[in-house]
Amino acid sequence: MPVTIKDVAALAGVSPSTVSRTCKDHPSISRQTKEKVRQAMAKLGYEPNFQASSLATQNSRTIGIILPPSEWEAYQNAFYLEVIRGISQYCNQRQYINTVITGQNEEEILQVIKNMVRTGLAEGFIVLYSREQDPVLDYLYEEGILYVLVGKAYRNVNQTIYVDNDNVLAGKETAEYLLELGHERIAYLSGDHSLLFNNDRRMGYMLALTERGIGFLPELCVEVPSVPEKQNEVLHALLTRTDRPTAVLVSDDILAVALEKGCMELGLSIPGDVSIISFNNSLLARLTVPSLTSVDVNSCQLGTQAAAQMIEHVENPELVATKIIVPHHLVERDSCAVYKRP
Amino acid sequence: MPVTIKDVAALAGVSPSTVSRTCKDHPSISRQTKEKVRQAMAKLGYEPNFQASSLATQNSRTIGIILPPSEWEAYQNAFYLEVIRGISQYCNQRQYINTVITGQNEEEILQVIKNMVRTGLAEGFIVLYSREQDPVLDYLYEEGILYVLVGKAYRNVNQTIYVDNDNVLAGKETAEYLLELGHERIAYLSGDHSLLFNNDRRMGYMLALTERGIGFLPELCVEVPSVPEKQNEVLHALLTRTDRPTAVLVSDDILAVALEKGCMELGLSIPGDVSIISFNNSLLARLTVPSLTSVDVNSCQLGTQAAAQMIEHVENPELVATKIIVPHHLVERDSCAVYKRP
DNA sequence: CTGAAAGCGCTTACAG
DNA sequence: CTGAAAGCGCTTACAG
Repeated sequence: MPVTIKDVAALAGVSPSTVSRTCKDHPSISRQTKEKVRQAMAKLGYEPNFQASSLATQNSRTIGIILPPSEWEAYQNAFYLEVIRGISQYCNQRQYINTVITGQNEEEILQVIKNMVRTGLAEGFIVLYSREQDPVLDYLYEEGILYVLVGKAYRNVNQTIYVDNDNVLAGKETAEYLLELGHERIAYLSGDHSLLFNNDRRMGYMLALTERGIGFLPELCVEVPSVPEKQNEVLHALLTRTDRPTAVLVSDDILAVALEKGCMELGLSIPGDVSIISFNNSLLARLTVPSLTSVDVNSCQLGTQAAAQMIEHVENPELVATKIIVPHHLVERDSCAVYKRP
Repeated sequence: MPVTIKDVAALAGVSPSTVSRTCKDHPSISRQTKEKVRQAMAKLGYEPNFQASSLATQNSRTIGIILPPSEWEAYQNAFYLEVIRGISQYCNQRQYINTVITGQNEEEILQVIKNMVRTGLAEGFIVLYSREQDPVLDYLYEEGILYVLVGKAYRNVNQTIYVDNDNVLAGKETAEYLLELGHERIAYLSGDHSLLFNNDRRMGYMLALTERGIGFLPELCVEVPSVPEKQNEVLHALLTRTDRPTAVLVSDDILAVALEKGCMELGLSIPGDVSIISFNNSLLARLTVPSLTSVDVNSCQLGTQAAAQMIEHVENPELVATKIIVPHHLVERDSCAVYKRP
């Protein structure tokens, strides 16, 4: 679209400088001049060229979104889609560009990041996952590159900006919810514990039990690192214990579906025999029968906030690292019931 | 990173023009000079500035990815995430930028698009959904903006570039698969039929039945426009017919889960009483028990191809609209069985 | 085969 | 309050 600042200047009878200043509502331009310029802009449908202004201001207005390496299965979780949606929503309205970065493994991702940094493309990166050790985060930190973590920081906590739920609290609340219903043998089922949210939710769960004076049993804390292909042994073992848990807290809806199925196979009814409560409140939670009581973590808002923090820090580099906690809320459905003595 | 073309030129003892040409491996530069320049580039870790080269070449190297309006539920489908991954993978390696565009409804999306076009930001758009009538597509077409459709074109078929599966064929093959197993009362379950893939898969299904001389029964073609909150009446009605279908072809794994659950409720076993075959081969297909036989549509490759087409057309505007068909393949699992006379 | 120069479309100190 | 000018870092006809 070839209408430039010069065209507007010519039509309004002012200099390009004045047009530029009017665009940013610079205080030194008189009201009348601004009015004149704005009319010209409207008439021509002028919009400043993105590349040119990026170059002049040395701000690319572009932020990278780093997905987990695609070799992780966790990757295929609509949670990330929601976060991306949140990010892009905010970016769209603030006229920032967001670009998704993927790779088979960390090595590939790092390659792309390095390139973007050197070409001056990205002002910063939003990392959509967090775990204890991560070469990508280490690199960003060491190079002093601006980044925002969706999830909790593990290293360099005070120097990293992150946006997260209070997963410890959420884990605690869900466990308490089950306790309120009279359950005592409550299990915890999660994916890879090196992903911090899995760990945090477990901590909350442990806290709740401990506060109630209920011993925490490691055997009831089960980890399923990857999605079970067939019948999962760990799950099966858990559900066939003589002191079978009467309720299970699951760290993700996807896993909860696996658990529901495990119960079905064994002829256990939900919530009759086993209550289930899970996380993410995805489409799945509504789909299964019984539908799942699940914690909505506001994935989209995690994204929005991450983008907001990112842009805030791009434009004000002197700002100090902030931590944002996005609220969660429990959505009650049909997978939990009052515990009845057998 | 402030190492510019001038720094390289100085170090190599040539002019900036020569450095620039070396970067693009221009044939007119002598081998020795190129060598000299490349060494200087390597030494300084030089990478051409993205904004500057965009401005000079008038190519922003940025493509917009248009997600379905977030008011659609269909939206929360990991399928889109996979496509995005495919797109960004290709873009990352070709040094293109992709930016996700979202909005509550078409109106909001259009707003963002118009803005990007006027600021000269996006060279083109990849649209991740296709249905019969769509204001976004109409706009892009009418304005002569470059776009690539993931899915099939409905209007302006010959002028639009699209990347799709052969959904008619896929639908036909899945129906044939069920027919081979001896099923005759086969139902088709899908989401909103105005989404073209739902429609195409149904056509394939009808074709297969017709070829076998089996009458197509409209009552067995069921549409569930939105995800069932609780027990779904349509599903229920389908499964409690006196001439209950012995197999169901479902247009998406997510819906298949709903169907599986409907069966459970009614005490119908899968695949004993009802065989199920579905589409997308998402994580879900592996998770449920029985796991789902599902058609893998290569979502990620749909994205890669779409990006490839996009970039091809950005760089060669004279190219004519291409259609790319990405192959699919059936992944057999445990949800289908040979039909046994009752 | 190589370089000087103009240009891409904005921004912003500097001068008035 | 406004403008002329230099600059952001590349690209590419044009000239040699």
